[in-house]
Parts: sequence; structure tokens; C-alpha cells
Amino acid sequence: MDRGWDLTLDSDSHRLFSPWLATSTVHRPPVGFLKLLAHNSLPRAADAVTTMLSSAHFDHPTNEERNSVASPPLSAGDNWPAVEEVDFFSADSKNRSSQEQPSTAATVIKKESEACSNVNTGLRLLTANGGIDESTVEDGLSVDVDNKGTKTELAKLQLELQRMNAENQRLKEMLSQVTNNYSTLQMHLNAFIHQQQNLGTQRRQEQEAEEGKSVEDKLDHTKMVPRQFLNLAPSGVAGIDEVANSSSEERTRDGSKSPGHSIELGSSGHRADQDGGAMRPPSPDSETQGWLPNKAPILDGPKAMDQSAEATMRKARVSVRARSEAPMITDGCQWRKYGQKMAKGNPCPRAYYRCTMAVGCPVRKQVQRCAEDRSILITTYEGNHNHPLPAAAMTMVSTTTAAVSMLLSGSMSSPEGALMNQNMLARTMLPFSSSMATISASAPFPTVTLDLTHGPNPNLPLHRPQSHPFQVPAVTPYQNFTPNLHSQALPQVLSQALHNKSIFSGLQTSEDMAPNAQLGHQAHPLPADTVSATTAAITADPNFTAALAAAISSIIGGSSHRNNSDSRSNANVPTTNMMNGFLS
DNA sequence: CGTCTTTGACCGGCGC
DNA sequence: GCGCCGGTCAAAGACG
Repeated sequence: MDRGWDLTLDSDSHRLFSPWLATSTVHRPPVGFLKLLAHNSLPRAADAVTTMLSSAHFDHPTNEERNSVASPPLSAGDNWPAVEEVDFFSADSKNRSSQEQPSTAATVIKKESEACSNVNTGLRLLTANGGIDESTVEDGLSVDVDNKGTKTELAKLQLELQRMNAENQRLKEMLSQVTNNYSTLQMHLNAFIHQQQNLGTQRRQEQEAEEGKSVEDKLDHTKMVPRQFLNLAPSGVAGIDEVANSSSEERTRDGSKSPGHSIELGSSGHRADQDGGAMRPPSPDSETQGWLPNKAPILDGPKAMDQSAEATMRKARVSVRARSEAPMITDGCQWRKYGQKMAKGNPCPRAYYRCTMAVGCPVRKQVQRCAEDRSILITTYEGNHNHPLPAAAMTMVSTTTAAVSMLLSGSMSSPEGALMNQNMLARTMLPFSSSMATISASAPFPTVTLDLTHGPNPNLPLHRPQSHPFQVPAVTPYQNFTPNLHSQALPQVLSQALHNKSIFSGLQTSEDMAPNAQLGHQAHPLPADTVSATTAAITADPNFTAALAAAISSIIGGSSHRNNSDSRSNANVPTTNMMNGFLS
């Protein structure tokens, strides 16, 4: 769907910017196009957009033109771009006929989502930043008034202006509605996909159990049952490397680089170093399976693709930007420094830590001060813990699980799919501010960045009264399209956790902890206002954000190992297990 | 003496 | 092939 076009409306000059049409001034919106959108006629709307964008100036339309929905006035201009050039509507949507009968519910939802997305895009083009506001129209009208200069004409134009304002209002409402529908459909699609994946996984595990696993396997399998509820990665990546993860780490911790000394490694046959081993060339005798970028995975096609996706997700990172004078933020885990380097472009050294809470825990983190603002500490987590997380880090698991599942679910076999899901995460789990939470899908590994350096900015409406203070963010995706609501979402996330689990019992303190963050030690549900104020305060606390990041990191990494029926290894404690242990 | 930090060396990926 | 860079290793030193 993304054709690479970049089209924006400048709110000051009412100019349309695009790579191929840089400076065409839009003096008035094409009424026909608005009507087309009102009728949700996508192919016609695409043509109307073509009309609009290829006309440097929109002439005052006649009534016939305004009412002509079926045939946009495509007068032959010299500089017409080809329709294909401006057709940002997907071919799939454009060719869709009303008689088309999608074969599955998922197809229906997906197509509707795409259609809504297209309409949404078109509407936003026109309505965002005053694209069809009154001043825009007046700009266009003034020319005509000067030319004709009759009072009658002026009256007509004023009438028309009023009509257009009303139409504009109606379209804005439509935009809101379409946006809502789009978001809802996308959520439904995601839920549907997840449901299918979970069903498939469950069936597979049942099959394996029936095929006669060892008693040990079966015992572990039963432990995995509750885990299904929180499956985070696509089912296609199930059961491939949980064992390998632990064994590879044990291998390195033992100081023995020779593979195969571990039974798990030999039997699983996967070489999957979490600490970068996946990116290293194979040792001659350890290249049994396909984590290696320079070798084709020795796997079946679809599974190989899933493994590739998982290899990426394994390295998914969570980065936290927070203001702290302390050299390292306290996140509840124990770390040992194993290196320090000067990174290019930053006068501050980057420190490397690994988790020492459990033997062989593969989690690492990098700590570095921001070059631009040295009061900002950037902590980047990588990997997944093989041990229960402290409560401080685990408190957010329940609220982040659903959102991160979006990041990891869906068609991860394609980069587009991954990107889509990451965007979903950005819009659902982390919608509080585009400046506070970003998801980078850039190579080589996706990174979730929590930028909490802004703190409880009084300019941000963090304390706005909320009608649903404990709403789970994943069910309020529309906030993405209402920027003034973004700042509410983070308190909602945290409020949910507060409300459910009295989460701050395990929150650690340090010398740089915000004093008001101690409010969190209440064990009873807090009033909404108090929660908002508290959560606003603690989000600025680097300790909490670090714990949050650790939790997310754990989810992202741990999700890679879900559904593995071979649970002989105790590594990579499932998220659910951790929750059972720490959130009870 | 054990644990942790420091720091130079080493390794692999990547771009030229 | 070479150099740069990020990441890791491991010996040496510091500390309790």
C-alpha cells in the first residue's frame, strides 16, 4: 500500500507537498472528491485525488461539477501525472468489487482495514491542519470575488462557503468514524490471527503429547499450558530453540566453546547464541542449524522464514531514555560490567553490562549518556532473562503483554508485516506521545524506545480527568488519531497495573529516585486522580522506566521461546510463569 | 581471597 | 583486501 509517496498539507500556505508535485497551491478543495469520500467510493476517490493534485488551481466549480460524483472533471492538463503516480490507494482496494466474496473472515477484516486505511489517508490529507478549513476556501473565493465583484455572486459564494463548512464538519465526523472503524477492524484482525495461531499451537502440542513424550516432557508441557494464554510470537516460530538458548549460554559461561558438550545442544541441534552468537560465523562443528546469516537455514520453507523473523526478534531491543545523574539506573536486576567502549559520535563512553541474577542469564544492557544532553541516560536492554524478574520489572508485564504481542504477531515473515505490527504497538501500547515512545524497525534489529526524558511536564495534560482511568490501552487504539489524548495513555497503562496489582511493592529506590514516586507503595486501589498524578511522577523515574524496559525486553525475548514443547531446559522462564510467581 | 571493575586486545561485520 | 567500528573477552588491578 505504501508507494513511497510523501504528501502533506502545509497548514500555513495550504500547499500540497509531494515528490512529484511540489508547489501546487490548493485554493479550494474539490467538492467532488469530498462527496466521493462521503460515499466511500474508493476508486472514484482516487481519481478525484488525481484531479485535485494535478490542478494547480481549482476553479470555482459549477453546480454540475459539484454534483458530479460519477465523472470527476479530468480536463486534459499538460502536466497531468499519470493516475498510477498518484494512486495511493492499493490496487487491491481499487479493484475490489462489491460482488467480491472473500473466502475467509480474516480476508474480510483485512480488506476492510485496508479500505478504511485508504479512506483515512485521503481524509487526513484534506482535513488535517486546516486543509479544507474556512481560510482555505476563502483564499480561493477571494480571487473570484475580485474578478466578478457582484453582490449576488458574493452572496452565492457565502452560501456556498457555509455549505462547505457544514460539509467539512460532516467529513471530519466521518473521518473520526472511519478511523474508529479502521482501528477496530485492525484490532479484530489481530485478535483473529492470534486466535488462529494459538489454536494451531495448541493442536500441535496436543499432537506431540499424544505421540508419547517422555514423562519429563509431559510435566513441562503441563506447565506450558497457562503460557498459551500469553503467547507472544507467531505460532510459526514455535518450538525451535528454547533449549538451544540456554545451552549456548551455558556453553559460553563454562568457558567451553566446543559445542555438543551439552546434551541439550546436541539434541536440539540449534546454535542460537543470544549474545551475538547468532550473528557470528559458525564454528565448523556447530553449524547444524540455520541461525547463521551466511547459510541457508536447513529447514522447511515457511519455518525457515519464521526462524529468520525470530532471529530478528531475538535481538529486539528496548531502549530507555531517562534523566538520571546516577551512572546507572536501578531496575531491580543485578548487573556486572564487562566492557566499556568509546562509541563514535559520543564523547561519553558506553558501558556494557550483563545480568548476573542467574547463572547464564543472557540479558545484556548498554548504558550511555546522550551526547546532546548528558543528563539523559540511555539504557538499552537486549535478550531475555532466564530467571524470574524482580517485581519491579514484572509489574508491567500484564499490561505490556497484549501490546508487545502485536509487535511480535502477525505476518512476521515479511518485513512489512513486522513493521505493521510494530506500528500497531506504537499506536496501542505506547500511544502516549510520539516523542515518548518510538519503534524503530531499522536494521538490524527492531528497537522499542521509551523516551521519558520529558517527565511529568506540566504542559502535558497528564492530569486530565479521565472517564476511564483504568482502561487497557490495547483497547483504545483510536488515541493514535487524537493526539491530545496521547498523554493519557501512559497513565492508563500504569494505572491499570496499579489498580490490578499494587505494583509498587517491589519498586526499588535509589539516590535519584523521585520522592513522590514513593506514593506507589499503597496497597489499595488509588483514586483516579491520585493514580494519574502518581503515574505521571513515576514515569519520570528512571528506575521504573528501567524496570518497564526490562519487562518489555523480557517479553520480546522470551516470546521467541514460547510454545516449545521441549521444555527440558529451565532457561527462559515463561512470562506467565514469572507472572505466576511474582504477581500472585 | 573472592568479587567486581578497568582496559587493552581480539573478533566479526560492514563499507569502501 | 583493508580499515573502521561495535561488541566481547580476559588479564590485571582495586576493593571489601
